[in-house]
Amino acid sequence: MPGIKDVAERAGLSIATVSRALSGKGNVSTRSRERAQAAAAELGFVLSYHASSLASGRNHNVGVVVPSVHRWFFSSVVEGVSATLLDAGYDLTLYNVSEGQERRHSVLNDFLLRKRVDAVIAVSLELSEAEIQQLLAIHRPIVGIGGPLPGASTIRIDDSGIAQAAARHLIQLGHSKIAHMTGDAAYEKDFRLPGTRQGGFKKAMKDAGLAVRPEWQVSADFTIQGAYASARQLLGGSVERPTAVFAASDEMAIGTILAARDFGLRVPYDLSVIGIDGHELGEVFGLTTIDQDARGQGAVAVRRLLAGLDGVGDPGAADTEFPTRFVIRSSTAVPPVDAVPLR
Amino acid sequence: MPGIKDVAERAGLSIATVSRALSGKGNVSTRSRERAQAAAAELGFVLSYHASSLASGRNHNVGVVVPSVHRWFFSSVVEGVSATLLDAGYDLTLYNVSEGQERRHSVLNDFLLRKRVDAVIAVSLELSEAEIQQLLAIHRPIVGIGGPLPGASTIRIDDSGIAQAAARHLIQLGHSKIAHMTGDAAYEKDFRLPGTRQGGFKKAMKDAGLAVRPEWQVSADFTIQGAYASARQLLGGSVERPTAVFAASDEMAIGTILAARDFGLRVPYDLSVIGIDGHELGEVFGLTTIDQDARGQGAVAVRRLLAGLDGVGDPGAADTEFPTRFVIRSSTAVPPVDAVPLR
DNA sequence: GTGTACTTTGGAAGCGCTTGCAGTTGTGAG
DNA sequence: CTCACAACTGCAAGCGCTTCCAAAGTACAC
Repeated sequence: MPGIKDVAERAGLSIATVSRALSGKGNVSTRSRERAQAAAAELGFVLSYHASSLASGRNHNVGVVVPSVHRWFFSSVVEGVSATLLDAGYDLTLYNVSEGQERRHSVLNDFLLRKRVDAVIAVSLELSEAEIQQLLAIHRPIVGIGGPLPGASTIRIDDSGIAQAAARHLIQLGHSKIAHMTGDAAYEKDFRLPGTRQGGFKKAMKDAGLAVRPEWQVSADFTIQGAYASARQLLGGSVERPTAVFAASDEMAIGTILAARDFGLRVPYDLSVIGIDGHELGEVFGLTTIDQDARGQGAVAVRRLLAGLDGVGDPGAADTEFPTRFVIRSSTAVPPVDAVPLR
Repeated sequence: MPGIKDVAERAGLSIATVSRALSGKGNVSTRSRERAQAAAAELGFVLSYHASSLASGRNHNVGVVVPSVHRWFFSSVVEGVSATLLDAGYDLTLYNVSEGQERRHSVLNDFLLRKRVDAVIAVSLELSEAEIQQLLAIHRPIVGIGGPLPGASTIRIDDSGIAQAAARHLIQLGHSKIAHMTGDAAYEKDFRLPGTRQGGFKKAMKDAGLAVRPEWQVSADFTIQGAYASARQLLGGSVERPTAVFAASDEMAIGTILAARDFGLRVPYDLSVIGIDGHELGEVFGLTTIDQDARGQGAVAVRRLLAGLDGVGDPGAADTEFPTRFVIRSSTAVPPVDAVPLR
């Protein structure tokens, strides 16, 4: 396995010059640079990542912690993060911490802290202030997406605001019997958003003078299949049926639409459904939604991080609100004229 | 930032002993170990990853190259890989190379080769023999999942066999007008599976003496929405309608079911649909499928790799066939008695 | 020719660990 | 009590680069 020394010998240069030539830093004459590169190519030599990192103190590697790459939002964010990072010449170390708290804990300690990443992006993960301070103490900038990170920089959407907007959309169409499908308690643990969106929903309802009926507050695990099951309860159960459902995510909205179809309900004539996300499948279902461009959020998070790593970077606790886009399709309409329960 | 030296001083031990105590290798008295650990904890010290790697020559890091973590199969594999790797104390460096060839190329050269990973797992990526040899030349074991990697170790399912099984299932139910939805040409580039599955389908049809009608061979991009569009053409177009559709993936099967519903076709009474994958959503749609346990494949790939890194490991080109499971649900049934076209 | 200001180079000192080797201590057998 | 042997421990030599520093070369104006 060739080392930089071999390249230097072959190129008739010193190790120092070869290093500068290959890394592109410092002044090297064109002639030397070419020689060094040629020699490196001939030997099939590439700089050792670890040696470079150790000597320079830079890693070019950022850690990304997500609850599960299998979920729409997280994998979208990871794609955005990955593309931006790759472009910048950074590696992405993925920590998929689905297994719960103790795993998450060990990840933080054994991995992130080992100076192996320059920064960390935490997606929808609620780190304690102590954990954040620990990271910041060793100069590891950290930016959070979609989760509250006290003391750290975060990028997030206006969950309460868009929930209100979604609810208002239904209200303005004339709906008053509006159900809300929120996230599960299991999810809430690390992920406060369900509550925030629910809060926005309630506020909009209250502002419009509408009642929030407890039997129309259902929850699911943010998946299509989970929402489908919940929606079957809601729409097929013995309670009066709402004329509209606001689901806290597109996947849950889709689950709701599928359940509605099962009961012969036509969306939007018998039931309006609105979601939040901008899921690719939204189009197939004609889903009205609020697009939050998860990929874009990932990209922005990276740029923020990189700016902090290269330049002077902001002190840390900047909180950026990412813009969203209301997408009106065909799953929402005015309520049926005789909004009476089927049975 | 404390170094091992500080820990050594504080613990009243030598650097060497602290290193051994903290890494768990070599003989250290219980007393020394405890002291070292205590001192490290007090100082908030953790070993530097890069320094350890450089000095020991081991990375404890494997690179995972996938076309897109946003897709069901890949994110499933990544989850399996991630969990297994984390358990073994390895980091996972993710290369999401969705952007195409040139990106993939630079990833291989600039990242993977820089000695920063101990091994590579390539998911559904077709590396050239030269690329593989390059990797193997620097002692980077490589295992492929779902893609042909000449000269490397691979784990895969019997695509042709399960396609035949799926088709036979329909045939045995009495279907003869069977359509096949295969993967797109765009996908085929790095991912030979569509062709293999299509081959299996054709073989089963031929074996049963049934005609493979070109107008019933459609393709999509492996997504629900893509398949939905294709299926609308197939089912709503002017050609005679098949009584069953075998889709090369569950997502495409689901897209087909959605399209069928649009046309008022009842699955399975008017149309049988079968997929391949074991997608979570399969249950909601009652989809008959062949479960390939993608997570499991990821886990097996890691174990294979780790065995090769720790122990002596097999020479390389072992090809493991991963078992699949036929899951019969409610999307397949006998064909309608009067299988005449609707129009 | 001389001086000034760069640009280019190489020497060598680390970066923060791991580990071979040799020395020290402890233990049970003879 | 002595000796062989094992269990520890510390020293110091790297691992393969980056980069500070000083030396050397270049260019141009005076």
